Amino acid sequence: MRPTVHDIAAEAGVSLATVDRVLNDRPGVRGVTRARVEAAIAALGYVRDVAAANLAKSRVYPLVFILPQGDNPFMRGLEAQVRRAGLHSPAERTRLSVVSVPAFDAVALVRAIDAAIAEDVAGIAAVVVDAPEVSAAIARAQAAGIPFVTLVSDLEGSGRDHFVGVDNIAAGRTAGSLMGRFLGGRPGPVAVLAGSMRLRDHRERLDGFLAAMAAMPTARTVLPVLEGQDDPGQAFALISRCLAATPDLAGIYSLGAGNHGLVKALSGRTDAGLCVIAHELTADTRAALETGLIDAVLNQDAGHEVRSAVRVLRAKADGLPVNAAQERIRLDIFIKDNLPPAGPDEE
Amino acid sequence: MRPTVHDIAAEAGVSLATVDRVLNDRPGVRGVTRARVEAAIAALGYVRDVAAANLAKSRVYPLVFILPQGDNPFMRGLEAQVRRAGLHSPAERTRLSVVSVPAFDAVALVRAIDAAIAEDVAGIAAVVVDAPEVSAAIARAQAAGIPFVTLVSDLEGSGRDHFVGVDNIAAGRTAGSLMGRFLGGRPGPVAVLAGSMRLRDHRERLDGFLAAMAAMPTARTVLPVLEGQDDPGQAFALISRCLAATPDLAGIYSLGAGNHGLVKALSGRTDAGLCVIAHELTADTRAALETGLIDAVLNQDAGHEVRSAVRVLRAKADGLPVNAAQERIRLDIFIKDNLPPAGPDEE
DNA sequence: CTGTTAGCGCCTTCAA
DNA sequence: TTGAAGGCGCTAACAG
Repeated sequence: MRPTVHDIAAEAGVSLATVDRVLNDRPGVRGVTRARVEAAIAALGYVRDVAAANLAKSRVYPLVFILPQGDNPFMRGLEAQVRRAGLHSPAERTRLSVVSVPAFDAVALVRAIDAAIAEDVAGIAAVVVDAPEVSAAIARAQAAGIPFVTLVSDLEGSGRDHFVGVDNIAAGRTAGSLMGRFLGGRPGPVAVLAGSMRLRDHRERLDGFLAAMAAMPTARTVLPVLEGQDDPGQAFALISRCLAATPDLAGIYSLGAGNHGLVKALSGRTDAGLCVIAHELTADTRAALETGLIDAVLNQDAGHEVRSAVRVLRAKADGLPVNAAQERIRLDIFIKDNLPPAGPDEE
Repeated sequence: MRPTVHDIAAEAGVSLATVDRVLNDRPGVRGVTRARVEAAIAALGYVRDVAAANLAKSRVYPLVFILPQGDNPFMRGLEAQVRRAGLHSPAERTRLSVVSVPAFDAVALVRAIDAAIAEDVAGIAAVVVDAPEVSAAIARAQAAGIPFVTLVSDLEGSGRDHFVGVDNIAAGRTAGSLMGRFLGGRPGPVAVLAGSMRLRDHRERLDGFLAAMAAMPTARTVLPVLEGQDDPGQAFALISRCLAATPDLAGIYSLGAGNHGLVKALSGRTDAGLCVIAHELTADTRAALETGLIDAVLNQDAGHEVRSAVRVLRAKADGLPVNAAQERIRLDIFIKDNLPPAGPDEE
């Protein structure tokens, strides 16, 4: 049987309350006593039963997810995953809530962060845009003792506690590498469709992609980046125009959330030679993968990200360490053949 | 606050014990009473606090993993993951143990299963070979009320409760599809290195691969399967001979655990045109991916598999349903660029 | 058939 | 600075 607080109390010759004070290092214990208890803990190899501890404190952790609103399917999937995790959350004594803010809007984002701080939540997870006032808001959360994790797109200098998302530079490299191999010797330039260069993740993917393309045995032109603001209409227009203007186009890398417009622009075509790689598995990209319109999809699993964010925030709130290796989010590569069955929250 | 057993007892006008009996549907409750309690449960929207329940019963679940012994790196990685999971297992009130049996040995496997049944463990997870006596042993476990899950390679007709592993037909298809695209128009036949056609997973991968190759726009010869018994020496010999005999070889699909020999046979070569796809991310395949000797690795995450097996066995032991969607093991595709940092248990 | 009572391992008042 | 006692939500003896 595993040792319990009783065993430690007996071993150290103190009461349960004292053991508890030492375990949660709370004040009010003499140095000597503390040392004695710590010795007992070490001697018996005690490890606290977290479930019992949670039961006893019956504390709940209100966590806030701040996500961009709009019709970005990946973000809607992320929100669905938060809601889904919220159903199971009472078991882990967390209460999840979602706050939606206009996309690309630093001011609104800052307002949402400050509101969460004012509510004194136990942790904040947010998809942030890269702006100095956002970093300042994150610093305020830190100052208030509220753990903060960035989701999907990072903001390194901000002092956030943790980043939950993929390595976007590696994602871009992966896309470039796959595109290069799929194209082989086929000539022609490739186009890149992004949302906005103001998003750190989009910039990073582009950097990785360009690096990988440059490292390919055959040199290939990459056309100037098309920025569609992750808007279906704009993406459709940009891609349509590009296709018309570039008859020998060999490939398209869609690194943002403009896939609805992309697929629409592509769907009229019959040219099987065009290599298309996109990000995020959504209803659009899944269907396009199945019909062969898209060749590969790079994905970050929204469900994993949400669960990881919750675990990290809880750990930070309790002052526990996080296992970085376990919390690393992998970059999935999907082709037609390894597509998982559609989940309920995929849009 | 969430309703508790007390609330239900009050609402239904019965005692805690009766509520407990209904909840765990144990006998000794009159139909009417039961109905009244059930009504209260429904009315209050009660959901049981599993952590508290486990705490109260202080039951532990001894689970046995039966794995093939030998130097198969994937199996050793799997074993390491079981041991690692065993460290955290007291928290989930499980106790994990590993039993090693000679690979490809149905008799030894059956003996191990029967031993576990005799010990009255709470669940068995095993990497099984495809043989009628194995199915019979699984049936005995079932008869003894012991949940049984197959790991990595399935045995569908056996009545096992669950399969933890990837869809191996889809894995083969994925390999074929990638190989076809990577090769493009490059001519030449491809070779297949397997462990043994007696392993269901190897047969399934081969089937999928052949189907995908057949569906490619350009027809390509697939040489007769090389069976290396997952032995480094045999694999080395088979691949060396094949390379020598087939100067125009375009690709190799290694669908078993012969990668050490494969890499060794490949390492002398300088022909960059050969496309190599292998299974399972190990020290060998990781290094070969990094140096470019291997182009892609298909992987099933051993850590996920172990954790899934534990969850499923626990659920079955408690008579709870399993969420099939959550327990689905994904097929990972790794290329040089999306390789995750090496974990401690990878061999 | 049903209820009472005493824990599971831990935390938290409240006294001393 | 320390300890005693009660309770978190659930289960399991043992009575009735």
